[in-house]
Parts: sequence; C-alpha cells; structure tokens
Amino acid sequence: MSRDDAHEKRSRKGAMQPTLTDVAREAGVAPITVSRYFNDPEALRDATRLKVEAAVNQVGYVRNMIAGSLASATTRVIPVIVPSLANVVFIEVIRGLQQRLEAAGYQLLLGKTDYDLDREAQLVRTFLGWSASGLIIAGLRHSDETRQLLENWNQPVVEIMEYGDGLDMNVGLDHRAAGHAMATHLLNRGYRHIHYAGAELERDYRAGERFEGHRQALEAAGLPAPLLDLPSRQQMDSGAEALMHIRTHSPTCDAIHFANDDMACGALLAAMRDGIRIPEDIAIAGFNGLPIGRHMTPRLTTIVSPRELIGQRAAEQLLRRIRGEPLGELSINVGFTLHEGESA
Amino acid sequence: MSRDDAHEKRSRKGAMQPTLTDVAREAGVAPITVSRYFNDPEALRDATRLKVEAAVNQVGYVRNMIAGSLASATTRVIPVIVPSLANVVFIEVIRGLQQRLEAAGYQLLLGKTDYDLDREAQLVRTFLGWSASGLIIAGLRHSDETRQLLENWNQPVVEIMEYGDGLDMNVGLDHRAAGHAMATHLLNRGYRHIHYAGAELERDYRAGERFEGHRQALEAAGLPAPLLDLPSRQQMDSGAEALMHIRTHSPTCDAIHFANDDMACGALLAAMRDGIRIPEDIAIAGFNGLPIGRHMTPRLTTIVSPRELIGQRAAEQLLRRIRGEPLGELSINVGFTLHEGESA
DNA sequence: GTGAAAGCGCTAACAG
DNA sequence: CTGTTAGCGCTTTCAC
Repeated sequence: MSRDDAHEKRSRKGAMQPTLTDVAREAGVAPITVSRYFNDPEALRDATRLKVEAAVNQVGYVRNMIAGSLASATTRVIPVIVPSLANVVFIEVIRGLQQRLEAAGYQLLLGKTDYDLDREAQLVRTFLGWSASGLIIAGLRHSDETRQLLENWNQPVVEIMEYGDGLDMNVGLDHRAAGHAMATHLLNRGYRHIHYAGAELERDYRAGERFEGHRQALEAAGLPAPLLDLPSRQQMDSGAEALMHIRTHSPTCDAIHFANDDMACGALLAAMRDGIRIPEDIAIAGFNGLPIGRHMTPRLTTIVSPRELIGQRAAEQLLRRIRGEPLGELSINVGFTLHEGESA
Repeated sequence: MSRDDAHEKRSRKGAMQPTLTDVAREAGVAPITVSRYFNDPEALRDATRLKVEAAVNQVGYVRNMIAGSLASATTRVIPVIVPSLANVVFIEVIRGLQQRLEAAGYQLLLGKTDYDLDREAQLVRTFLGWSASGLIIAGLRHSDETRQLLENWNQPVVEIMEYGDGLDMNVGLDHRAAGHAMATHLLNRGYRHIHYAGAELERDYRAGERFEGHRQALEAAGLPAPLLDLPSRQQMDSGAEALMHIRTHSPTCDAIHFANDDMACGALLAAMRDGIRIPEDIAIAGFNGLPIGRHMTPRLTTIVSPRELIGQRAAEQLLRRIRGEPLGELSINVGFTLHEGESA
C-alpha cells in the first residue's frame, strides 16, 4: 500500500493518515483555522467553514484526538470503575452514565476491579494518565493509595452506589436504611423469625450494610437476626440453596430477606417447583426491583433501587462540575421504594 | 493550591503533574532512561532501575499516556462498539473481551449505537482518532461509511456475534443454523403448528436470521411459518403478551419458538400464573441459554450461545494480530448447543 | 546500557 | 475572524 501523493517528509510511520496541516494546505488556511472548524465552528465565517469542510472531505481527514488531548491537556474521556460486570446493577448504572456522557460528547473508558482494592488503585493510576475530564468510581470504600491518588488529582470524581461522605461528589442510596425498611415491612406483616440470606457479604459489602439495617430493625423489636452467608455461585442457585438450607435447619423461620432479587427469584422458583407455598409456608423478599420479580407468582416484594438514575445523576453532576456550573449538593441520595408483591 | 517546588517554566497549565523529565532530573539520568524503565525495564542495569524507581516514587510520577501515545502513534486502547447495553448478551461478550484485554494491558473504550448505523459510523470515526490498537464491533452489517473507514484503517478489526464474511476477522455463530436447529427439534418432537415470536426483528436482525432458519426448516417439512413481531417493550412482558396473543388468535398453535430466553421465560411465567400447561397445552422454546431458563418449571428448552467465549476469542484474535502472531482462521464459528428442558 | 536531538499532530496564547 | 509562534510530554532514531 504505497503513497502516491502529498505527504513527503513523513518520517516515523509509513502510510500516514492526513493531518490537520494537510487539510489546512488543501483549504488554503492556517492549521489553527481547521482546528477551530472542529472545536468552535461558530467562530468561523461561513465561507471559511465551507472551504474547510470541503478540504476535510477531500483528503478524508480523521481527527487525531491524542494530539489534541496532549496540546489541550484534557480528554473527553471519563473512566468508569466498577467491581464487576456480572451484576446487572452495575450494567444499568453504566447505561445511565453512558447515555448522559455520550450525549455530551464524552467517551467512556471501562475498568473492572473484581472487588480487589489493589486492582482498583492500579486502574485509577492508569486512568489518571489519560488526562481524563473526571472519573466515576463505585463505592465509598477504597484503599489509601486510591484515596490519595484521587485527592491529589484536581479533576472531579463521583463515587456512586452509596450515599454518604466521600472524596468529592457522590450519588447513591443508603443501603442501611434500605435493609431497615424491608425488615420493618416484614415485622409489620407479622413475621417474627426472619432470616437474612446473602452470598459473599464481605465482598458485596453493600448487601452487608443492608443486613446491618435489617439487624437494627430486628434488634429494636427484640428479635434475633440470623444470617446465612453463602459462598459465591450463580445467584439464583444460591437463592434456591438458601431456601432449602433454612427450611431444613431452621424450620420455624417464617420469612427470608434476600440480599438481592436474583437470589429471591431463585428461591421463589425453587418453591414453586417443590410446592412450598409463598408466603404461607415462608415469605420471601428481595432487593433491586428487577423486572423478573413482577413476573413471579406470587410477585416478589422488593426494594427498587433507581440504578439507571444513579448513572444519569452521576453523569450530570460530573458534567456540571466540568462546565463550572453550580451543583447544589455534593452528595445526592437517590432513595429507594418498597414494592409490595404477594411474596411477603 | 500553590506550587512550591521544582516546576518553574510551566506555561499553559497551573499546577502540573510531575513529568518524565522531573523524574529523570531527580534520578540523575536522561528522560529516555525513565521511559525505558516503564517500557522495557529489562534493558536497564539494576542499579539504574533502582535509582529511577526511587525517583518515581519520590516525585509521585503518573505516566502521561497521551503524550506517549502521540509519540509512538499507538494506544493500548480497544474500542468496542455494540448496539445496546440493555441486552445481557452484549454484556457477557463485553465481559469476555474485558477479561482477556485487561489481562494483556489494554483498556476498553465503550460505544453504543442504539442499533443506528449512522451513529455507528460516527462512533467508528471518533474511535479511529484514538490511534487504537484495534477495534471490536458487533455485527456484520454496517453502513458504507463505516465499512470504508474501517477498510482504510490499517489496524485489526474483529466483527463479533455473527459468523460469515466480514471486513477482517470475525467471531460468532450462525444464527440461521441456530433457528433451523430449534425448528427441527420442535418438528422432531411432533409439533406441527409452530409460531415464531420476536420483538422488533428489523432492529434485532440476528433474531430475524434465526427466524429465516426456522422458516426454512418448516417449509422443508411443508409447513407454514407464522411470525409474530411485536413492538419493543420489556422483553418478558413481550413474551407474556405473545403467548396470550397467539393462544387467542391461533388456538391450534402447539409450539412457540421465541426469539430469546427473556421472552420465553416471560411466557413461561405467565403460563404458570394462568394455569396453562407447558408443554401439554403449548410448547415453548427460547434462545441464549440464560441461567434463569434452568430454574423454570418446566425447564426451558433453549439454544445456548457461548457469549463470553465470543468475547474471549475475539480478544485473542485481536491480540494475536497485534502481536503479529499467526491466527489460524480469520472467521471463527463458536457454534451453539441445544439444551433440552421439558418446555418443548 | 545510556544519551542527544528531533519530532508526533494538535491547540493555547497572543497578535492583528 | 484569522494567523503566528511555541510548546504539550513522551518516544523514535541514531550515536556512543
């Protein structure tokens, strides 16, 4: 693939993409004018703009974002760091982010920690090297290294999923309150032997915080708060397993508060299969408000977390800060809603 | 936030991150040596390496990937373009990609087209400006503009999800064959009034191709292949709706082949709720092999597509090409497996 | 194994 | 509204 035209003094690479300068030469203007054509078209006279436009098409120019970023010391890139892509919850948050950020002309750089704080720090370090305009990171718990890197970085950071005190801005919900709310609901419905069932609560510490709220509610009612923390597997399997385990070992149990809807639905489907009546034999509650819960019979009682909204709000906060607009609050509590089905 | 030390002649920005040159000065070596410390540590004498390492930590240096990329004209970034993030299928593929690419030190830039080919072309254009090492894009159908941009780009491209002739490399499965396989299964089970039900098949054209295979199988058996193509909503809702619609308008129908498991499960759950017996009253089949299908009673008969594997294979092909290793085939057919439940 | 010089392609800053 | 000049921070190339 040889070059037959314009480019003579190309040194380091062979066949090169045309550059801004090529376009400028073709259009008979200065390179900076072509630059303006892309970054602030309004600033050009119509005639000039047309000339440049023609030249751009003529030479088949593709902008080199890298060079622009180096010169301007900013990038229209927002790194997003989440613990996992296996969890729908993060996917939906990413969707909300994507939607708002892409509309504003920002690209999304994706990083996954696998719940490893060292990996998280490493990702942060890498991403800071991208001269990003800001950064989105899941959770309020980070290693000291991560915290320090982010604090020394003078760009906006939004921590998502949880509500509380963070590094900079944050958008999320109060998981303790959510756990408390569901436990209270179960108590109000008359259940007295309520178990909490999760999977790897050490890792999924937000589910652990929901358990804390749950426990507080039960203890306030003078009741114990037994916890079943299973090792990780496919979530629905864990739910089914938890149901069996608790029915066998704690026959008096009258309600299970699951850490999430996947587990709760796994239990619900297992109950259907085995003829266990829900909620007569045992009540079941979840967390997240996934669509599937509404398709169950009985419908799943759960707490709806506004996941996509978290993403949208986080993006909005970040953009506002990037643009130097006022933001109202640094911390946004998106809240949650208890959706009552017939399962509890 | 004022600066008290080293940096004097900083012009365009205020408080700057320390640069390679700062580290070099601190270590008493040339900048290029620090560069080598990061890119090819083996090339340095141990003593030198230690000096540099100390200096890096001393000044708190963070690499500037942008500058490096400009100078070297490559970036360890792989753009991934998918139509949607609402579909688990793409998420799992992304997971497979992420896993392999991150392990090889590549970052993933995420783009979403919303099934719009112009949007796709625009994304490609943007991403090409990133001097990416390669690119992953869903589907074999693109606009002429996209095709041209990608053909003129001299970096590897992997098209995923489908198997066939593409721009460069591709990894996926033959959707027509999958549709044919399921229809054949249904015929073998004795069903004769088989409907296909999907949602927005124009957009989700891969589901449309599965229908084509399905139709071929039925026509070969001398049977008609009625199609129900619903407008888009929540997939499970569409599934329930399709079941009701078909039961009402085509009472002789004895099997429904759904475009995906979400719809099939929506139908299955609706049937459970309404006392419709599956498969006695009507058989149900899906596509994808989502975990939930195995939790249904009866278990869903479906075709498992190796989604994460597609991502992994695509990443491997790309990396192999980037490294100049031989790749075997340009096109990889990952195949599929029919999982028989009791639903059909 | 290490260094000096010369850019990569673009944009900030300041003129005109 | 458009142009000139001088880098952004790193890596390539070629010496030593």
